[in-house]
Amino acid sequence: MVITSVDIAKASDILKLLGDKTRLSMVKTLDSEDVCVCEFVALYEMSQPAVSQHLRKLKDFGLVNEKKRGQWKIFSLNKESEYYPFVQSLLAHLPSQEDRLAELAQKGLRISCE
Amino acid sequence: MVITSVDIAKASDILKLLGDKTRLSMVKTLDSEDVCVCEFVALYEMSQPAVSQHLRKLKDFGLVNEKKRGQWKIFSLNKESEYYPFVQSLLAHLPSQEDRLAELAQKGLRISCE
DNA sequence: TCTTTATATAATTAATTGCTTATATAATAA
DNA sequence: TTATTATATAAGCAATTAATTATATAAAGA
Repeated sequence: MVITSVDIAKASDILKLLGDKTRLSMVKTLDSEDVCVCEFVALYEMSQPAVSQHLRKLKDFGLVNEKKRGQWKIFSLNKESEYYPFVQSLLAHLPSQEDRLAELAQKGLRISCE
Repeated sequence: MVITSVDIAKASDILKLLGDKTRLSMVKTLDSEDVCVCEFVALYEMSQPAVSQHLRKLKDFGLVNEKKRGQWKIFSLNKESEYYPFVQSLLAHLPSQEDRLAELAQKGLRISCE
Protein backbone atom coordinates (compact mmCIF):
# COMPACT_ATOMS: atom_id res chain seq x y z
CA MET A 1 0.00 0.00 0.00
CA VAL A 2 1.45 3.33 -1.08
CA ILE A 3 0.92 6.13 1.42
CA THR A 4 0.56 9.59 -0.08
CA SER A 5 1.88 12.49 1.95
CA VAL A 6 -0.31 15.47 2.89
CA ASP A 7 1.27 18.54 4.43
CA ILE A 8 0.31 19.36 8.03
CA ALA A 9 -1.61 22.56 7.25
CA LYS A 10 -3.74 20.93 4.57
CA ALA A 11 -4.24 17.79 6.63
CA SER A 12 -5.45 19.81 9.61
CA ASP A 13 -7.88 21.70 7.35
CA ILE A 14 -9.31 18.41 6.12
CA LEU A 15 -9.52 17.01 9.64
CA LYS A 16 -11.33 20.14 10.78
CA LEU A 17 -13.74 19.72 7.86
CA LEU A 18 -14.38 16.10 8.87
CA GLY A 19 -14.39 16.99 12.57
CA ASP A 20 -18.13 17.47 12.46
CA LYS A 21 -20.32 14.41 12.95
CA THR A 22 -22.78 15.35 10.22
CA ARG A 23 -20.10 15.86 7.58
CA LEU A 24 -18.13 12.81 8.67
CA SER A 25 -21.27 10.68 8.49
CA MET A 26 -22.08 12.13 5.05
CA VAL A 27 -18.67 11.20 3.69
CA LYS A 28 -18.82 7.70 5.16
CA THR A 29 -22.30 7.26 3.69
CA LEU A 30 -21.09 8.43 0.27
CA ASP A 31 -18.33 5.86 0.52
CA SER A 32 -20.94 3.16 -0.12
CA GLU A 33 -23.56 4.92 -2.27
CA ASP A 34 -24.39 8.15 -4.07
CA VAL A 35 -26.96 10.20 -2.15
CA CYS A 36 -29.07 13.25 -2.95
CA VAL A 37 -29.67 16.29 -0.76
CA CYS A 38 -33.23 15.36 0.19
CA GLU A 39 -32.08 11.94 1.37
CA PHE A 40 -29.51 13.58 3.64
CA VAL A 41 -32.27 15.85 4.96
CA ALA A 42 -34.30 12.73 5.81
CA LEU A 43 -31.21 11.07 7.32
CA TYR A 44 -30.25 13.85 9.72
CA GLU A 45 -32.48 15.83 12.03
CA MET A 46 -31.54 19.08 10.47
CA SER A 47 -32.98 21.69 8.13
CA GLN A 48 -32.41 21.54 4.37
CA PRO A 49 -30.23 24.67 4.35
CA ALA A 50 -28.02 23.17 7.06
CA VAL A 51 -27.55 20.05 4.93
CA SER A 52 -26.82 22.14 1.83
CA GLN A 53 -24.21 24.14 3.72
CA HIS A 54 -22.42 21.02 4.93
CA LEU A 55 -22.38 19.61 1.40
CA ARG A 56 -21.05 22.86 0.01
CA LYS A 57 -18.11 22.72 2.42
CA LEU A 58 -17.33 19.18 1.35
CA LYS A 59 -17.50 20.29 -2.28
CA ASP A 60 -15.30 23.34 -1.68
CA PHE A 61 -12.58 20.94 -0.57
CA GLY A 62 -13.11 18.83 -3.68
CA LEU A 63 -13.96 15.79 -1.56
CA VAL A 64 -17.33 15.24 -3.25
CA ASN A 65 -18.79 15.64 -6.73
CA GLU A 66 -22.33 16.64 -7.58
CA LYS A 67 -24.50 16.07 -10.60
CA LYS A 68 -27.98 17.24 -11.43
CA ARG A 69 -30.61 14.57 -12.16
CA GLY A 70 -33.93 16.25 -12.85
CA GLN A 71 -34.84 18.22 -9.76
CA TRP A 72 -32.36 16.30 -7.63
CA LYS A 73 -28.73 16.99 -6.87
CA ILE A 74 -26.82 13.75 -6.44
CA PHE A 75 -23.60 13.74 -4.44
CA SER A 76 -20.80 11.22 -4.74
CA LEU A 77 -17.37 10.77 -3.23
CA ASN A 78 -14.60 12.17 -5.45
CA LYS A 79 -12.20 9.26 -5.66
CA GLU A 80 -9.93 11.32 -7.91
CA SER A 81 -9.19 13.82 -5.15
CA GLU A 82 -5.55 13.94 -4.15
CA TYR A 83 -6.79 13.66 -0.57
CA TYR A 84 -8.94 10.62 -1.18
CA PRO A 85 -6.32 8.12 0.07
CA PHE A 86 -5.95 10.16 3.26
CA VAL A 87 -9.71 10.35 3.76
CA GLN A 88 -10.15 6.70 2.87
CA SER A 89 -7.72 5.64 5.59
CA LEU A 90 -9.95 7.43 8.12
CA LEU A 91 -13.18 6.03 6.79
CA ALA A 92 -11.82 2.51 7.13
CA HIS A 93 -12.15 2.90 10.91
CA LEU A 94 -15.79 4.00 10.87
CA PRO A 95 -18.85 1.76 11.05
CA SER A 96 -20.72 1.30 7.78
CA GLN A 97 -23.71 3.61 7.30
CA GLU A 98 -25.40 1.27 4.85
CA ASP A 99 -28.02 0.17 7.36
CA ARG A 100 -29.18 3.77 7.71
CA LEU A 101 -29.65 4.00 3.95
CA ALA A 102 -31.52 0.67 4.01
CA GLU A 103 -33.79 2.02 6.72
CA LEU A 104 -34.49 5.04 4.54
CA ALA A 105 -35.36 2.77 1.61
CA GLN A 106 -37.75 0.83 3.82
CA LYS A 107 -39.59 4.05 4.63
CA GLY A 108 -39.82 4.71 0.89
CA LEU A 109 -37.67 7.80 1.23
CA ARG A 110 -34.99 6.90 -1.29
CA ILE A 111 -35.24 8.48 -4.69
CA SER A 112 -34.69 6.51 -7.89
CA CYS A 113 -33.55 8.47 -10.87
CA GLU A 114 -31.14 6.49 -13.03
CA MET B 1 -3.81 -5.29 9.60
CA VAL B 2 -6.79 -5.27 11.95
CA ILE B 3 -8.89 -2.13 11.69
CA THR B 4 -10.55 -1.07 14.93
CA SER B 5 -13.91 0.62 14.67
CA VAL B 6 -14.58 4.06 16.18
CA ASP B 7 -18.12 5.41 16.31
CA ILE B 8 -18.90 8.48 14.21
CA ALA B 9 -19.45 10.87 17.12
CA LYS B 10 -16.18 9.95 18.84
CA ALA B 11 -14.28 9.93 15.56
CA SER B 12 -15.52 13.41 14.68
CA ASP B 13 -14.48 14.65 18.13
CA ILE B 14 -10.97 13.28 17.59
CA LEU B 15 -10.79 14.74 14.09
CA LYS B 16 -11.87 18.12 15.45
CA LEU B 17 -9.15 17.84 18.09
CA LEU B 18 -6.56 17.07 15.40
CA GLY B 19 -8.07 19.61 13.01
CA ASP B 20 -5.71 22.26 14.31
CA LYS B 21 -2.28 22.47 12.75
CA THR B 22 -0.47 23.01 16.04
CA ARG B 23 -2.04 19.98 17.72
CA LEU B 24 -1.69 17.81 14.63
CA SER B 25 1.97 18.73 14.35
CA MET B 26 2.47 18.03 18.07
CA VAL B 27 1.01 14.55 17.75
CA LYS B 28 3.06 13.77 14.64
CA THR B 29 6.18 15.01 16.41
CA LEU B 30 5.43 12.85 19.45
CA ASP B 31 5.10 9.90 17.08
CA SER B 32 8.89 9.93 16.72
CA GLU B 33 10.13 11.31 20.07
CA ASP B 34 9.04 12.43 23.52
CA VAL B 35 9.03 16.22 23.82
CA CYS B 36 8.70 18.64 26.73
CA VAL B 37 6.57 21.78 26.90
CA CYS B 38 9.46 24.21 26.52
CA GLU B 39 10.59 22.44 23.35
CA PHE B 40 7.15 22.85 21.86
CA VAL B 41 7.24 26.53 22.82
CA ALA B 42 10.52 26.82 20.89
CA LEU B 43 9.06 24.85 17.98
CA TYR B 44 5.93 26.93 17.45
CA GLU B 45 5.60 30.68 17.30
CA MET B 46 3.20 30.75 20.17
CA SER B 47 3.08 31.66 23.84
CA GLN B 48 3.75 29.09 26.54
CA PRO B 49 0.14 29.16 27.82
CA ALA B 50 -1.13 28.48 24.28
CA VAL B 51 1.16 25.43 24.05
CA SER B 52 0.03 24.21 27.49
CA GLN B 53 -3.61 24.54 26.52
CA HIS B 54 -3.13 22.53 23.33
CA LEU B 55 -1.32 19.81 25.26
CA ARG B 56 -4.07 19.73 27.86
CA LYS B 57 -6.66 19.10 25.16
CA LEU B 58 -4.60 16.23 23.78
CA LYS B 59 -4.28 14.84 27.28
CA ASP B 60 -8.01 15.21 28.00
CA PHE B 61 -8.64 12.87 25.09
CA GLY B 62 -6.08 10.43 26.44
CA LEU B 63 -4.01 10.70 23.28
CA VAL B 64 -0.84 11.70 25.13
CA ASN B 65 0.81 10.88 28.45
CA GLU B 66 2.86 13.23 30.57
CA LYS B 67 5.53 12.66 33.17
CA LYS B 68 7.45 15.06 35.33
CA ARG B 69 11.27 15.07 35.07
CA GLY B 70 12.67 17.70 37.40
CA GLN B 71 11.25 21.02 36.32
CA TRP B 72 10.21 19.64 32.93
CA LYS B 73 6.99 18.03 31.82
CA ILE B 74 7.65 15.43 29.16
CA PHE B 75 4.88 14.42 26.79
CA SER B 76 4.65 11.16 24.88
CA LEU B 77 2.13 9.53 22.58
CA ASN B 78 -0.18 7.15 24.42
CA LYS B 79 0.09 4.01 22.33
CA GLU B 80 -2.31 2.25 24.68
CA SER B 81 -5.18 4.56 23.77
CA GLU B 82 -8.09 2.77 22.15
CA TYR B 83 -7.93 5.50 19.50
CA TYR B 84 -4.25 5.07 18.78
CA PRO B 85 -4.77 2.83 15.72
CA PHE B 86 -7.18 5.40 14.29
CA VAL B 87 -4.77 8.26 14.96
CA GLN B 88 -1.84 6.24 13.68
CA SER B 89 -3.52 5.68 10.33
CA LEU B 90 -3.78 9.47 9.94
CA LEU B 91 -0.24 10.16 11.00
CA ALA B 92 1.04 7.74 8.38
CA HIS B 93 0.07 10.29 5.72
CA LEU B 94 1.92 13.20 7.31
CA PRO B 95 5.52 14.23 6.67
CA SER B 96 7.97 13.39 9.44
CA GLN B 97 8.68 16.22 11.87
CA GLU B 98 12.05 14.78 12.88
CA ASP B 99 13.99 17.39 10.94
CA ARG B 100 12.34 20.12 13.01
CA LEU B 101 13.50 18.41 16.19
CA ALA B 102 16.99 18.05 14.73
CA GLU B 103 17.01 21.76 13.94
CA LEU B 104 16.07 22.46 17.53
CA ALA B 105 18.91 20.25 18.77
CA GLN B 106 21.33 22.15 16.54
CA LYS B 107 20.31 25.40 18.20
CA GLY B 108 20.97 23.78 21.58
CA LEU B 109 17.32 24.03 22.51
CA ARG B 110 16.68 20.39 23.29
CA ILE B 111 16.65 19.39 26.92
CA SER B 112 18.39 16.27 28.13
CA CYS B 113 17.05 14.78 31.30
CA GLU B 114 17.23 11.01 31.32
C1' DT C 1 17.67 32.73 51.20
C1' DC C 2 16.34 34.99 46.62
C1' DT C 3 16.12 34.49 41.61
C1' DT C 4 15.25 32.15 37.61
C1' DT C 5 13.04 28.68 34.85
C1' DA C 6 9.20 25.64 33.56
C1' DT C 7 4.65 25.06 33.79
C1' DA C 8 -0.59 25.63 34.63
C1' DT C 9 -4.70 28.21 35.12
C1' DA C 10 -7.98 32.07 34.78
C1' DA C 11 -10.00 35.93 32.51
C1' DT C 12 -10.68 38.29 28.28
C1' DT C 13 -11.42 38.85 23.47
C1' DA C 14 -11.74 38.39 18.43
C1' DA C 15 -12.73 35.15 14.99
C1' DT C 16 -15.08 31.20 13.49
C1' DT C 17 -18.75 27.92 13.39
C1' DG C 18 -23.18 25.77 12.74
C1' DC C 19 -27.42 26.41 13.09
C1' DT C 20 -31.90 29.05 12.21
C1' DT C 21 -35.39 31.72 9.27
C1' DA C 22 -36.44 34.02 5.09
C1' DT C 23 -36.14 34.08 0.39
C1' DA C 24 -34.90 33.02 -4.48
C1' DT C 25 -34.50 29.79 -8.41
C1' DA C 26 -35.32 25.81 -11.19
C1' DA C 27 -37.65 21.61 -12.35
C1' DT C 28 -41.83 18.90 -12.20
C1' DA C 29 -46.76 18.14 -11.77
C1' DA C 30 -51.54 19.48 -11.94
C1' DT D 1 -50.45 28.77 -15.96
C1' DT D 2 -50.14 27.85 -11.10
C1' DA D 3 -48.63 24.88 -7.34
C1' DT D 4 -45.32 21.90 -5.51
C1' DT D 5 -40.81 20.03 -4.72
C1' DA D 6 -35.75 20.27 -4.46
C1' DT D 7 -32.17 23.09 -3.76
C1' DA D 8 -29.05 27.29 -2.78
C1' DT D 9 -27.95 31.51 -0.66
C1' DA D 10 -28.09 35.35 2.64
C1' DA D 11 -28.62 37.37 7.10
C1' DG D 12 -28.57 36.87 11.94
C1' DC D 13 -27.27 34.79 16.22
C1' DA D 14 -25.57 31.84 20.03
C1' DA D 15 -21.88 28.82 21.07
C1' DT D 16 -17.23 27.54 20.57
C1' DT D 17 -12.44 28.26 19.74
C1' DA D 18 -7.73 29.75 19.99
C1' DA D 19 -5.17 33.11 21.08
C1' DT D 20 -3.60 36.80 24.50
C1' DT D 21 -2.12 38.80 29.22
C1' DA D 22 -1.80 38.29 34.09
C1' DT D 23 -0.85 35.48 37.76
C1' DA D 24 0.26 31.35 40.68
C1' DT D 25 3.14 27.34 41.81
C1' DA D 26 7.04 24.36 41.96
C1' DA D 27 11.72 23.03 41.02
C1' DA D 28 16.61 24.34 40.33
C1' DG D 29 20.43 27.34 40.84
C1' DA D 30 23.17 31.15 42.87
